Amino acid sequence: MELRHLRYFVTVAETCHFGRAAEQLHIAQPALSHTVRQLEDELGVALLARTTRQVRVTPAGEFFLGEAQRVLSAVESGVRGVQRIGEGQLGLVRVGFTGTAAFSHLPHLARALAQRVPQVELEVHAELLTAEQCEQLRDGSLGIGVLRPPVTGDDIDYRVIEVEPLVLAVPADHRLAVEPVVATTDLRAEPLVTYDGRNSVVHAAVLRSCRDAGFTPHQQHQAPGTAALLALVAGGLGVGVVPASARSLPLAGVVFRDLAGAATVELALAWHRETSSPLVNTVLAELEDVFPSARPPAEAGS
Amino acid sequence: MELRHLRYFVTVAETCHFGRAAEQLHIAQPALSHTVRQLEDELGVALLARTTRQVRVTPAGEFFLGEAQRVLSAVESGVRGVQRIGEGQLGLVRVGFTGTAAFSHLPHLARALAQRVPQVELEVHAELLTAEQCEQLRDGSLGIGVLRPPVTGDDIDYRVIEVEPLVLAVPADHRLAVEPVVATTDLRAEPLVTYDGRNSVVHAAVLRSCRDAGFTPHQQHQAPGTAALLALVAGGLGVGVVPASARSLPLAGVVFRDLAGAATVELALAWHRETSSPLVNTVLAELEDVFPSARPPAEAGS
DNA sequence: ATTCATCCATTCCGTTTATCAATCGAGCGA
DNA sequence: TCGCTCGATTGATAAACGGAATGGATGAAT
Repeated sequence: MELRHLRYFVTVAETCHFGRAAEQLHIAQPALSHTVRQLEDELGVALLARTTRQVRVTPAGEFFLGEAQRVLSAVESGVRGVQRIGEGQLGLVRVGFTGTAAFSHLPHLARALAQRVPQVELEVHAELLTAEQCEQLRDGSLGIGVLRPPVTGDDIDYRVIEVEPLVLAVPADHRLAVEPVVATTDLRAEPLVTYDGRNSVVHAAVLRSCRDAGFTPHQQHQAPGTAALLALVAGGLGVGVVPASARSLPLAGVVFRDLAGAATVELALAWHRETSSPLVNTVLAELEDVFPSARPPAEAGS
Repeated sequence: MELRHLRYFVTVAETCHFGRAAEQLHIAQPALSHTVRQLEDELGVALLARTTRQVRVTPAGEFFLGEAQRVLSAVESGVRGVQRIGEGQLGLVRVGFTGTAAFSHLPHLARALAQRVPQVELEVHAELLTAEQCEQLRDGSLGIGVLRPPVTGDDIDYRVIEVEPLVLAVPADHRLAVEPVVATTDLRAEPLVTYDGRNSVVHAAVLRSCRDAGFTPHQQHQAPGTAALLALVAGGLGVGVVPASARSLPLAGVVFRDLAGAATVELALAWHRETSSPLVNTVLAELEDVFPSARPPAEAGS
């Protein structure tokens, strides 16, 4: 049995007329008669009761008509679906986020995509370091990464969407909390809450800032992420240096201050260079509008 | 696109191996490659990512695999369904019942069929006179009739399943209610509640019984059916002569008494002689056991 | 590094079969 | 009774499906 049999039978059953059905199907009537007969032979059931004058649909035919129509429309919708996937209009894309980016950028990103490509589902993976995201972009478990350059390896393409300065997070009752602007050198004597990640780009930028300011920070406490880091700051265990986007994470007892002379960190969209997924390409194309490229980073220190 | 394309693709996608899939399908590998390629060309979407060493299923292919599997199993279940209909194991059969038979015989009939052919649905049409049922058996709006012979026309076959005497229904406070047995002649002076149907076989039997007993009944009130007739009897408007099966309709204020010398009426299963419906045939075959043929009626009076 | 084995794609050819044109035969209506 | 309509039948044609042989690429093994 082939779909042809179903298509032919459905047309005949709907018109109750071999001649007109053949016309609709753009085939000759004998071919239609033959094919429908073939279907009935294979099923072993009479679907149509033919007299030489008219055609009726048997109860079995009535049932099979419904089934065949369902099958045909399932095929049709399946074809449409797979074509939409082929065009990248439908499907699931896994997006990885570094540290605070999930809080600062995910809302805008999700809302924009929901509006532009509503049939695209997002699966968010948060708190992923750059290296982890690169690896997952390579093995396909991520389609798009929101990470902090630089990336390792040349098979990952990326586009910087934001250059953000590091800012200071201090307990609300801290002496620096009332200063309008704080200089990096002011942190020389402060106990610093830092990230515990060895591969954290932000962590490296923090250390570089201190080194540029001429001191090595006291890293008394370490946190596995920005949220935890801010919690430790709120607890008065020290001050923190975090990307400006951490301001999206207001936490009682923590205030942010601009940090003069601090390094900047970049945020970028990243993807595998040979992305075979049209879905990822579509989403990336949409995100060109949503997150325009930021100016190439002003290299502060090498 | 044909089911063949779906079958081939599903097998390849499930095995991720053209060679083994071809083996499973009992075709050569080149034919399989060609057909799957043809499917992809028609869809305009790559379903499989082939290297010369291995085959992977693309996300689009993953989706289409599911759709194709659903389509194929829908076809399979459709085929099974239509074949069961062809065998008369599945479907809807419309059964007509005369007067009280719905109450007296339908419970047993429905329960027996639910057990023997559970996939057969019944649609009950009650309170149909013999002539109406014959007509509807002819035009197909009934598959089986439970009626009272004789039937009109020779294209209706029937089988008597019960021969029941007429019995007397009287108000509980009626003088005859206490008699153990009543003779038809005792009704000579009684106002009789009768059926209003001109074509009612029971009505004719009642009149014949009276005539045989030598009197013409006073038909003061008429009811459109046995239930209504008994209600009138309960109201004290007269006595009624009804088939014994009316005893299945206990009604407060009405008692039944055997009626010596009364005629009998038959109850029969009836069907159209050239029933093309295997369902009706199956049900009739099952009903052979459930309702064995009654002895041919002992002709009381001509 | 070279060879071997594996696996999918390509080519070519034969057979199946789907289709068409012409025709037939059965009913129904005039 | 004649003619019309409609589905079935017949015979021919072309498209297709499928098979055997082959090619080409890649990974594994020696």
